[in-house]
Amino acid sequence: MVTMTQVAARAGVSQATVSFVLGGQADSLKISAQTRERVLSVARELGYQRNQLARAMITGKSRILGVLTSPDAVGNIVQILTGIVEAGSSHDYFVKMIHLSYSGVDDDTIKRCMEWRLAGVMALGLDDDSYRRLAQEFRAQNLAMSVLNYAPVCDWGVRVHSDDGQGIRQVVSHLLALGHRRIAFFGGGECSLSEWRDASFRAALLEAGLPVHDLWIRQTSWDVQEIIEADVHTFFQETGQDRPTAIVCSADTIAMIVQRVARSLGLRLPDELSVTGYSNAPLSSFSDPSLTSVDQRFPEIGRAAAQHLIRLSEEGRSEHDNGQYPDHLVPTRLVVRKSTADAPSR
Amino acid sequence: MVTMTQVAARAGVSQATVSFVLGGQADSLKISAQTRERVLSVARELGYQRNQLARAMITGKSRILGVLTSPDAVGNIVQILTGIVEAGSSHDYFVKMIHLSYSGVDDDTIKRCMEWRLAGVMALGLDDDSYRRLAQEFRAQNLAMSVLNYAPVCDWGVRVHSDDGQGIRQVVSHLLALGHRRIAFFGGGECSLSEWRDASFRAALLEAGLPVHDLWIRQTSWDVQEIIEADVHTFFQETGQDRPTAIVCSADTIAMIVQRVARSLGLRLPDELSVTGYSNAPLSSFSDPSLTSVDQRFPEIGRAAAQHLIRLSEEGRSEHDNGQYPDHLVPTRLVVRKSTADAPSR
DNA sequence: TCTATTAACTAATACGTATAAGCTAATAAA
DNA sequence: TTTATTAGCTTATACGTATTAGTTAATAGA
Repeated sequence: MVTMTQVAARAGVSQATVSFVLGGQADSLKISAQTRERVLSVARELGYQRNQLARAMITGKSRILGVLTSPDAVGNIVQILTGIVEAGSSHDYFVKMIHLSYSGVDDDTIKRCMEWRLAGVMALGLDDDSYRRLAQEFRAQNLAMSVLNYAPVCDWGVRVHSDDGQGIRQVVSHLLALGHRRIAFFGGGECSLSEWRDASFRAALLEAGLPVHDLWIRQTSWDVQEIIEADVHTFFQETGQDRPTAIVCSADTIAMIVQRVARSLGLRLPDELSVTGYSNAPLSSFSDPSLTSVDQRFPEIGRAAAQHLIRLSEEGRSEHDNGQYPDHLVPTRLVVRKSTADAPSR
Repeated sequence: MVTMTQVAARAGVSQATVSFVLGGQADSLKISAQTRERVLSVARELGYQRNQLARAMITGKSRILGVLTSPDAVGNIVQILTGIVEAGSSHDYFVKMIHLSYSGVDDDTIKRCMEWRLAGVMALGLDDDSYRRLAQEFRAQNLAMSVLNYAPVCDWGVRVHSDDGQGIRQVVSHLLALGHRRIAFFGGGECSLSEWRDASFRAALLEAGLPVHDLWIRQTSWDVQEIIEADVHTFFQETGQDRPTAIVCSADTIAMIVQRVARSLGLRLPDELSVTGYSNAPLSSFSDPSLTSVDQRFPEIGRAAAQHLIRLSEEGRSEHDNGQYPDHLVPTRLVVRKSTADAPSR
């Protein structure tokens, strides 16, 4: 590999001059246009490529962002990653993947973050204990962190997530506009994210002046088909003919199964039952009928998280800064497909 | 951050001694158990963490693997990544993400690979031109490369992909065992991957002594719903009552739509028509009925690709080595679900 | 007892870059 | 003319580690 010293020798200048021309902030010292041109042309001729490892060492800034995630977080991670990598590389940062063993964050995980002197770490799809551990370790090391998706337990860094309150409200408004007044809700199970969406759903109904039936607000599983299927069957049995005309689901997976069960019970979709998903997963458009869903704008979430880290790592922290910043809420976007239709006339 | 020099001062030894204890191959020089213990305990006490940037610079080995992929390659990339990261981190390597602009591989992409002195690069989901460009550049720079999924156009490095010949044969065997003799095929469009699966399908029929109807071997799109839907409709129209009892699809997306169209035409699934997918995408188990599919073992593909790179970067290349190695075929695994059933008795 | 060997360390150097400090020649200010 | 300033460089040093080539003291061999 060609070094600056080799370029310097060839161009008849010192290594320092080459560094000023090719290196970072070229404005720190003045180099004549003539010399600059000569250096640049020699560099091109020899195929010089900057050595980022050496740069990182000397400056003490690695320009590496870590992405810490579990093997479970399969769903939306690609879209998030796209945003992260895009934002990172446009600032000349790059992205290191740190997957986890299924056991969560352990000493080894921390080690892998520290040894490369990361500029910051993004975490997503972890369990609460892992988030707590990360927050504690990174606070001690003063390592910038951003947390994607909903993890209220994490008290260090910037939390970036989609505005699910808004998302649920968008769904409910859409259904109201279609004339629905009998709307049920299926959440994904006991976790803070479910609680938030659940509460937002209740609030949206109240805002619209509709009654809130506890029986029509259910929790099931995020993705275990058998559980969802059983819960949905139970729901339809218990409601009998006194059925909602629309069901808001907290995940596309749930919505797909609601559709499947409803069809197996002889309901015509979407005429007799409107169903909405959440997250706008790739499979949502493959459902039958294709799912109206809420796009959480994952690339934007990734981009925002990366930008926060880059800003923090470049600005540094002020002394009155406790390392905990206001949540960054990314607006959601309703995607209307064919699973929602006018409410049936009674 | 604590350095070796600080540890050395505290432990009353030289920095070199600390390096021998904490650094790489501790067997290159003998350190007494007593000194080793003291150094280790001081390191622990001070919270020393190795500086991988400095190590990489001094050794000239970055221990960084690049993953080069396009924003299109969304489908299976997470599973592949899981395998890559797992194999990488178990050898103390780490994984850098390099997403692409939609325009494919350009100078900037190459720069990002070279500037970090990558130990090797894995590429997947790119177009043929990008593969060619990469092969050419990396051959010139002698940078190890492995190519995931099917990219016969790439003549540098190791190509790792699933054994789709085997996969298709597994599907056909499964259908034959269920009594099917009238089997059709839907490929994903004009590309080398489709050609391979297509040829494998024909070969499997011939092996079984069945006739090959060209009319029953179709190409459609990998993922554009409208196109697939239209093509499938056309197919059923053209075949009329003289219909196959089973359809082998080259993708889960295609299979899902075949199911949807078949159901809309009044066919009972799987009794009147068996359908198989390919890739075992997450959505395949959500189809109705859930799809029999071929698991391509993506994590294994990622793992193998990473291991090849690590081996190449540690062993170096011999002089009689042209940088092109035999393809690494990962065995597939048939996943039987509910979309396939006994052939209907005529 | 004297030399050869070895165990257990230290000193010194290098890796490729960034950057502060120094230097020279040319220009500007007086 | 003398001095101050500046443009445009070079020299020197540092970053944190790996590694080679010593160095010392202890042990073994004769």
